[in-house]
Amino acid sequence: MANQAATMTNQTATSRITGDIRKKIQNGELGPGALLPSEPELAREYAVSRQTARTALQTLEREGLVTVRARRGRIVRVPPRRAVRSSDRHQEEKDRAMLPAHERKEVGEAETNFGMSIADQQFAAAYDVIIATEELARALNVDLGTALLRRKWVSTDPKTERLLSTSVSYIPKSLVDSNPALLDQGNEPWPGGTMHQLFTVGIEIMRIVDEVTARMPTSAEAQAWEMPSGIPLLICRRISFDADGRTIEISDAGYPADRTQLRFITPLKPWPTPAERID
Amino acid sequence: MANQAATMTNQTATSRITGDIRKKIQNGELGPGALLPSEPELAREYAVSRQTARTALQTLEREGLVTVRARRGRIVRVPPRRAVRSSDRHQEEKDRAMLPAHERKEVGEAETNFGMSIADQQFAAAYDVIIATEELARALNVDLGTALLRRKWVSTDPKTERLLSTSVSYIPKSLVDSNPALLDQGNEPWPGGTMHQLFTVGIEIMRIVDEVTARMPTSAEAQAWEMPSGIPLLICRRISFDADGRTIEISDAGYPADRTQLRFITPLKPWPTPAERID
DNA sequence: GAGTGGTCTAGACCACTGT
DNA sequence: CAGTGGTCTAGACCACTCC
Repeated sequence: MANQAATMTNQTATSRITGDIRKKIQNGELGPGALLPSEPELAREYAVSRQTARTALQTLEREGLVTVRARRGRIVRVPPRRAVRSSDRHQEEKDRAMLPAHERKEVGEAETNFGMSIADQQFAAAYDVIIATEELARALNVDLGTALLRRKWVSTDPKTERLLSTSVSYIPKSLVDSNPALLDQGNEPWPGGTMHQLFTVGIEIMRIVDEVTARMPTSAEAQAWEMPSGIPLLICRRISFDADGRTIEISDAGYPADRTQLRFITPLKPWPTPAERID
Repeated sequence: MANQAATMTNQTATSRITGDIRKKIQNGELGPGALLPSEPELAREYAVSRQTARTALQTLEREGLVTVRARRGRIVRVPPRRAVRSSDRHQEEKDRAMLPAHERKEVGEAETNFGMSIADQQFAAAYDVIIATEELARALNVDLGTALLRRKWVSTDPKTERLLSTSVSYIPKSLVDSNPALLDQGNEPWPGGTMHQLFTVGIEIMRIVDEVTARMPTSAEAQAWEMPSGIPLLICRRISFDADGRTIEISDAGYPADRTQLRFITPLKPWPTPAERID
């Protein structure tokens, strides 16, 4: 029997199949949404076992090129639009905190959460108080075991019922203790957001640092997010500092990378004019 | 014969195996670097076929928890340190462009490329001129078919011989035509970087926008980067604007997410003092 | 009911690693 | 050399979708 390995080319059967299909996707012969050959079909076409054809198709799934619709077939992935989450919102949220209450409410309903309209989201919040772990203590620059207010948010797209974002925020409890209203998750959504909450306890955020990386979701996360395989999770930690450089809050969020684009804007100081220059 | 599917639990054999191992990794029973059971070993232990054990292990690879060392076994992944690439460098690079030539050179050798020391990198550059595709024309706000200077860089860690970053930059050729030296890749590395190159043709970058997302690498990319499976690629597009809001350059880069952390700093304007406030 | 992917089995040969 | 992962085969039953 013709067993494994190469015949005329140097590649494996699997990589020949993935290569062929990848090419067809890239040159448009298989456009977004196009139905791919089924597993048995591919197996016949390339004279390989179904398992081999399947492996090839799964490779394309892991690359994010192909989506499987269980028991219906595989299609070329239609990349969803990426929602932009811009660092502009940091300043906008801060500005909003100074508006009178009714305006805070209005604006907050139109625009919130790092650039997504609240009309397109359903929020759920849960507060509790925890003890700082080593990692959190280091990140917040507090002692191990310090009491932290932990706030978890989940936002959902009401149309698709899909998760849009989850985030967890940590604030040293001592910073917000003076206003008990801040400890009550029943007050969510707080008009004016976190910046206004902090304002009520005399804290002004002066600098925000966003730390971004990515990783693959666990199977549980992939399921919760309804992420097709082959889509990473963007991992963002936002760290908020006050004027003294004190760490006030850290917030960890995850976003499916196929639906999210992060945007960061860095204004640069002008060059000195020739007269000012020293060289 | 005991065939597929559940026996007493509701899960598949595969998910039972991945679940068990995942738990052991998370609670530290299997620490970083620990050798996992081999495929035949797992198959015996769970009384499944080797293929099933294999599938389970590959699931963990895709989650980035486990690394396979071909023909030697699988180990719990040792997460590499993430190199920080900070948006601070944007301003620093701009400042450097104004230094006298010898200082530009020195500083450029110590610090370059978004926060990595040049001592730890080997660079290769390739320039050519291309015609703007639709996507590039839109991004650069120029007409379709405009001539663009394309510059590709590859940086390599000389110790490990592994890729550190690849990037491609596009500049409308008309903007840099007045200095032919800028069209010659032989002048790389240019002391003072792109900011200084642009300075020689009278262009000052005033704002940089970084757009970040992530995707899985293609198999070719994974091979080139020597990325273990289960590691996404951070995709960054940097867009540089001058004082008139004109798009000067776009630069696309990819970084392996397990070795990279992006950091963006957003200073916030202070709240108006009570006297300045209008409410 | 035909077709699809989801899961699984029980073999096989190979190239390579370690001792 | 025995052991490992890499690849592949030729079956199988299942749950589900689509017509």
